[in-house]
Amino acid sequence: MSGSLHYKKHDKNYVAIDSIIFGFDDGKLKLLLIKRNFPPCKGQWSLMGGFVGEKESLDKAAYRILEQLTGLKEVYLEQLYAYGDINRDTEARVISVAYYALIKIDDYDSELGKKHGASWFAIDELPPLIFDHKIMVQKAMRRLRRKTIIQPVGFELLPEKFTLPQLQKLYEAIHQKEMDKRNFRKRMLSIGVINKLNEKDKNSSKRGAYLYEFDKEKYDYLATNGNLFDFV
Amino acid sequence: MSGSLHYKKHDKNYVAIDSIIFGFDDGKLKLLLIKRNFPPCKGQWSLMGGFVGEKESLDKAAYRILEQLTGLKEVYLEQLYAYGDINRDTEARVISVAYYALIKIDDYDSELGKKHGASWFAIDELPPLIFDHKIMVQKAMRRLRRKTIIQPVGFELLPEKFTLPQLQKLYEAIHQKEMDKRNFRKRMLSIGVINKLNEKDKNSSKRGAYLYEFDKEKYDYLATNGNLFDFV
DNA sequence: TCAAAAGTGTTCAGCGTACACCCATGT
DNA sequence: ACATGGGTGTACGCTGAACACTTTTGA
Repeated sequence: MSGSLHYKKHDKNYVAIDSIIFGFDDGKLKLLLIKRNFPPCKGQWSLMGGFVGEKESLDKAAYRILEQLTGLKEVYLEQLYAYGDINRDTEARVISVAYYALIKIDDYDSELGKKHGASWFAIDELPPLIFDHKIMVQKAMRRLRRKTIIQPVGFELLPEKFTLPQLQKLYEAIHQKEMDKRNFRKRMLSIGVINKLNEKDKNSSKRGAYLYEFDKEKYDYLATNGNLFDFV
Repeated sequence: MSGSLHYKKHDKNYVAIDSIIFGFDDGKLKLLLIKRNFPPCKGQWSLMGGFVGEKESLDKAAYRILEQLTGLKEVYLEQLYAYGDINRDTEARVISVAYYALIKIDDYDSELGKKHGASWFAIDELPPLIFDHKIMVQKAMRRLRRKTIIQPVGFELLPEKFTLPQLQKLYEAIHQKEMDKRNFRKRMLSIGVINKLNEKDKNSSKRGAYLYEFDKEKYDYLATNGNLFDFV
């Protein structure tokens, strides 16, 4: 197993996972970071990470690490990129496979987070990060932007029920630009994967805004049978 | 080094590179495959691959492996995805980072290729491949398709001088559908990154087709200063 | 009554798509 | 002269972008 017959002469390397964990709260796109409590760079801010075991797939490891920090299992998680520069980790040669996760910030287990020294940071107010983590974050942002153009992943970041102004704020945060209210609504509604509910959310206005929910069935139908996103 | 002070307790893994090498010839999109001459799966068709050394970055390893097989150094090479299922390799636990390369098939060193038992296969006539290599190829195809929509990487697959009918055949091969000649030319010329030359290529018709060349300066200018591809 | 956010339509320009004929040349 | 591939222009529909006013309601 560990010593393979034919591969024996080749090197082995440490392989780690680093997770860019996105959340959306208070109208802002945020990242969950931890204060490292082990060397090297102890005490500095870092992405949540961990090593890949010999009997663990990359995806499994990514889910494990995410769950350790957030308590969440069923979240959107996607591989981003493998970082393999020789000196990217100051301690040893570590190849890191970065993943990014989209979580509903309300579901997040803040007790677990505290235990790991985790905090949420607005995406445009990040502290300095160790190693190449900033580069990972930048790539994750680009990926998320592209992704939201062609697939409605944004819903992963909102509660089950959300308002259109909320959704718009999310998109504005992701794309870092303001959008026209009318065009935004038209576009979102025309896609046909959100349903209007008969409830209003009055948290952010006196008048209240209608709540909507994501319709996974309609989405799946369109995604497979569909003229939708046919170039992905 | 190898035994890190703080990471010692963690597992190490074999890390390999597998390369999907695209070429374009005879109006067809092709892949360069090798017949494995070592176990496991000796004698079966496979992507070109190799192990990542302890003192070698992922990109370096990818370039090294590509050069071993093709003799080419300056080619378009991009990381595709990291494959980490526990049993993807039948011999041992190997994490593979897949890269895809676009090469000008004329530049390819066929002697080197022969030495490795390499052959070109049309993309729609591939033999069975070992491990998860077929999945890698499929992902590479999707990536290439998406890429050519938003960036003119197609030129990497053609000789320095090429004709518009050639370019169109390439795009048709990549997207696996026929395109309208007039629309295709209009689109390509309107982008403004190819220059018409005063030469004709008479290889494929009596009348001859004008040769064009890719204009890297114009492309770089548009890519940076540009309203071009602003969502990438 | 007023401040603050929610909600609603129309117009225009640009882009992708459909579509058919003439041109140049070697055999 | 003819067969073969190269080259050209127009019309239409869709989509994204710009743009301003009314509605509701709690304080």
